[in-house]
Amino acid sequence: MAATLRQVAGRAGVDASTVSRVLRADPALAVRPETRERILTAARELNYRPNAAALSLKLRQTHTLGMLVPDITNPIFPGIFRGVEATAAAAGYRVILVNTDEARDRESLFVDLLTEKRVDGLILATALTDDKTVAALREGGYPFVLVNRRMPGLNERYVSADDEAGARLATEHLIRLGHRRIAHISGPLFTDTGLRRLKAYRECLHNHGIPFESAYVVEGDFREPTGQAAMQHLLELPQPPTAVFCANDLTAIGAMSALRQRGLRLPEDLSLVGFNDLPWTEHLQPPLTTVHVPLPEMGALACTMLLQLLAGVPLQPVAIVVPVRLMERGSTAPPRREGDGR
Amino acid sequence: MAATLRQVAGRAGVDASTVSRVLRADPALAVRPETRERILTAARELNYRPNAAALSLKLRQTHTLGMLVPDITNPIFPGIFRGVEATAAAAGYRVILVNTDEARDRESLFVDLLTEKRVDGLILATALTDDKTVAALREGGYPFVLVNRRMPGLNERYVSADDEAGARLATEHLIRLGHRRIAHISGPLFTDTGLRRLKAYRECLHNHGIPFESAYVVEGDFREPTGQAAMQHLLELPQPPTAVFCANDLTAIGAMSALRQRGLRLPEDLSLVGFNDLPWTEHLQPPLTTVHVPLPEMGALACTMLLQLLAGVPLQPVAIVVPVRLMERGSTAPPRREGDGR
DNA sequence: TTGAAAGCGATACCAC
DNA sequence: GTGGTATCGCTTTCAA
Repeated sequence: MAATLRQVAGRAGVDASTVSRVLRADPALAVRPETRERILTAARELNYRPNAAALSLKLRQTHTLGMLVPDITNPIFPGIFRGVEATAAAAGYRVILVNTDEARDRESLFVDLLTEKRVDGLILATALTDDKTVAALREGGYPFVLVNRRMPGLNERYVSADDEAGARLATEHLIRLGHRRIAHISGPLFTDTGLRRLKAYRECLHNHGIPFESAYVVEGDFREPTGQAAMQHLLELPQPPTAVFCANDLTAIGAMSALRQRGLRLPEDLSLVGFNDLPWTEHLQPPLTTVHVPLPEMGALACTMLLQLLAGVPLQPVAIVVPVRLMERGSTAPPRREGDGR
Repeated sequence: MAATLRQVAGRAGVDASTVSRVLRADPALAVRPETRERILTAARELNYRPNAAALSLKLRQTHTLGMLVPDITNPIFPGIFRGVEATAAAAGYRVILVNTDEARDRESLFVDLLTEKRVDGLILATALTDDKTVAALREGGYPFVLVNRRMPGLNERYVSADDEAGARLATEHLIRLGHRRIAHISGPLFTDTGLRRLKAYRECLHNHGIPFESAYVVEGDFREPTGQAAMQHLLELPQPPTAVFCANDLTAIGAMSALRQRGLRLPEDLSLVGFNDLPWTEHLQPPLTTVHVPLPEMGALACTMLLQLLAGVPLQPVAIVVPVRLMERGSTAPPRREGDGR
């Protein structure tokens, strides 16, 4: 099955180097048409496919990218991956996907992908606010870009959503509806996205003259169970919030579960906003008000950026912050009139 | 950064072949301890990492697997991938993930992964009932396994859920609750999973003496929008069903949306069962009754099977059908008493 | 217009 | 015990 260049050469009665030229080089090459024809048919007959290893060894590039995600089970990452993979494929690149489970020890493995020259570059969706891997990558001069999560101190090579704007949109929406007791179930505070959304939430409250209540912020981890627990906690507060801004949709789903267990209704008893606009959030009951993030587009942009880096062209935009928008749906409404509830 | 074997050899004052032996071969090798020490430290100091391309070329294996999914955005595939990737990583393998978007033309690309010797084997989650790619793989003698979807005529090399049992569990559950007018929104009928679930549904009705109504079967595509449309269609029937078995959870979510739009309530007005038990289906309102499928485990088993194939050991179990179980939750209940509804 | 030869980075067989 | 050398499959300079 696996025909080599030499075998094709043998069949065509020419040297391997000639075959190489014909098969690869510019079509405007000085080769007798007849020879070219012979080579082409021989290659076809033998079903010739170049050996990737030999190619990489010689050309020093693998045409393979590596992508790291913290948890492929969180639907935002398949969303991003989809965009990455599609643009990579269109450019003749494949992508090795690695799931880190937010574990730092696995991260060093990925630098290996690079040092072993298994991939040409890396797309990281795993960046931590203080990331040794990224630091190593930077000083190693390796090609990489960050997607979704940024990293403090890195002002280029990233594609992320406008987390601040999104959080502001969400919080202001609640304020405009008349809410004053607005809680936030945040993302993990070792992630840039968690931090940014929290910060914008605080600032937004401040700008509207609403005092910040630290009891109204519960740190989550972007997953349902924690969202549920956090919501339970908030409901047990002496003065429970009338609205909650969740750092992502998964958290919001968990929160919805907690509300239901308490027999509370959305949006009558409490308003809820999510973040990401996962494909099925509009099918929830009630449909979730959330911040739309164009995930595949972000993936595509990140991949394009990495490909630029690999091509050696100066980065077009040095970093990209993708705009987001609020999807107003059924999970938010004005607070109940009867004042302080409970 | 990229130190070669030869450079390590130079620093240690030995030949490259000696370095190779020390770094790779059995620890019980005939090498003077002092020499070994010198080599080891030289390698460490230079941060030596073997070049993957050179290794593949020489050893004829890449330690890389390829996995093909039809749509990474459907959460069952990240679920399976998670299991695949974890076991692959544990065995020192990486995995290239390709999203085919159910497009056949992209499939040939993956055979290339193999013929270009870019991967050692393939895991296909994309199999169609009549699949040219799989056929090509078989006659080429390439290492591959199927996961989730099987293929008629292939009685080995697959890991799939027990689709028949699952569909039977779902249908019988509805029958036991007292439903007689039970519809099915199927998967695409060019997939084995779609076909199998439909077949078991029919047989189950038959076994319970319920006549099969072809109007009660609508072909879907495993996605929300189609589930929604299909449900709308079913509700417009002169004699609408009182229960619907959906071929997967995404379809069920779409169906729930359609019900809501009509002002119908679950499970009072209609019972709904899904398939897969995606992580957040229990957080739906009402929580979805569905068939649990252990996705990561299936991925892990498939990967193990492929690794066995690569190791040349005879396949342990030649194929694996993973048991499933019904998760009875809030979306199913006995039909309304008042007879024929509407 | 085409062929010969060197070399990418590693392994493994064969000497010594 | 350790070194030399051929080889994996391909590209690319240099000659002819």
